[in-house]
Amino acid sequence: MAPRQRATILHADLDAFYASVEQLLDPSLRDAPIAVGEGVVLAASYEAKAFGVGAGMPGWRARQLCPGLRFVGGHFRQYQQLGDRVIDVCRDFTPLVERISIDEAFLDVAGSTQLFGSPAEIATTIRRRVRREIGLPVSVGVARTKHLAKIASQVAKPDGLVEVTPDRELEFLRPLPVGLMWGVGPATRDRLAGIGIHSIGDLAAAPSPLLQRLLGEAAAGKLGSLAGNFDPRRVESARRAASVGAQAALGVRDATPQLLRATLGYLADRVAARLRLAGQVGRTVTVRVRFKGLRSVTRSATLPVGVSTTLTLTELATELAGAALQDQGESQITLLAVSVSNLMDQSALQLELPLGLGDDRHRPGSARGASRFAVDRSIDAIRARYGREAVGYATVAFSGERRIPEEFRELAEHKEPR
DNA sequence: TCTGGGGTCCTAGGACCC
DNA sequence: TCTGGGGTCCTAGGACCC
Repeated sequence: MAPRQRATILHADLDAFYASVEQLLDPSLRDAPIAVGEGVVLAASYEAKAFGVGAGMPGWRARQLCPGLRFVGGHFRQYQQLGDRVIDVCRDFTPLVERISIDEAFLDVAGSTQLFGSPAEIATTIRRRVRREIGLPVSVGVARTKHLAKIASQVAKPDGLVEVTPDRELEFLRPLPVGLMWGVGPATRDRLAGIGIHSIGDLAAAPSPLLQRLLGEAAAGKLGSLAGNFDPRRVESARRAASVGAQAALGVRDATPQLLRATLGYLADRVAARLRLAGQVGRTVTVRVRFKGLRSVTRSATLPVGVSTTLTLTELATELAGAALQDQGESQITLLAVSVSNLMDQSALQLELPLGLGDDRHRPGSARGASRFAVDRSIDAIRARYGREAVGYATVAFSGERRIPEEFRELAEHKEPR
């Protein structure tokens, strides 16, 4: 495939998004070190980042690093709305907008330059409009591929624009730390550092058999291609999810049958409702159990037909959790997760299955499966009118204290505007 | 006083089929 | 007289991303 010759891919990335929104909503927070979140930092302002505070950090650690840090509440609805508005601005310049999270998107402006000027000019206009019309800082990278544009936007932060023209690609990349590359996280970075590879230039110079041994075939291939010939992944405006899941951190709790049933019921309810909303079912159910020390185990099962009813998913998840807990020698757990994959469109004839694992009851179209599905549809309809708290299975009421508001879960569920 | 919730992709081994 | 190779699906774990 011939490489793209022009740098027409933009990566637009809102700076410290949640924190910037909070500073926009409350001017007294501007220029102040703030963190969004409570037990854990969801986002930190640049003023807080200067102290080393970062997303994912435990709250107590953040306070340690930055004594003046202010924790502020999450205006989750506003995050969604403002994020949507920024994407709308992007869509004014091209229909080829691939939103990859609430606060960032790729654009392909190859077909827009007649109308709106060069890619860099388009990037400048987008940045200006987002600042003026919405009030938020956004950084933009411009390059020939998505991967490069993304690196460029990271280099552009905060509140900047970086264009990498095709003739300057290698020169641009060489001095940058390997950690800026997609797919290089802490583990890979440490492994590379262990053999003296720190910059992308170091990586490009390393013999590929060495990288393959160290990182595996796929990772080595991907990283190698970045430094040499580029993989021009298309900007895709819509992609379907491959799995749907939910999790709940519990603190340290005894894994009692009551806790398992209540928590898994709550999680299964969230997951199954989203599947039904999307008109999908999934054949593979996975449960994850986490213990103290962040160690976790998973158990999964693949069924002959897909699931999307709350009760069936709850039963399966409970069985799988039991299997995961067996032989672990742990009575205390810190997190439960339920996920459904192997998704497919629901066809009316493929109603599931009241079942247990390993028994022979998973026949499509069974009467119990159909009635469960009907019950769920009624619940869905009531919730659509009166809100999700209006009705639910009695055992599904989540017993744990909810440390994370519903709104945050909903925010994380979808990236498309609603 | 060990950390949230939503995802994707890769690897390795085993079962099974031809 | 137990032997080759390739493909697909499944499971469990891990790394990574926002």
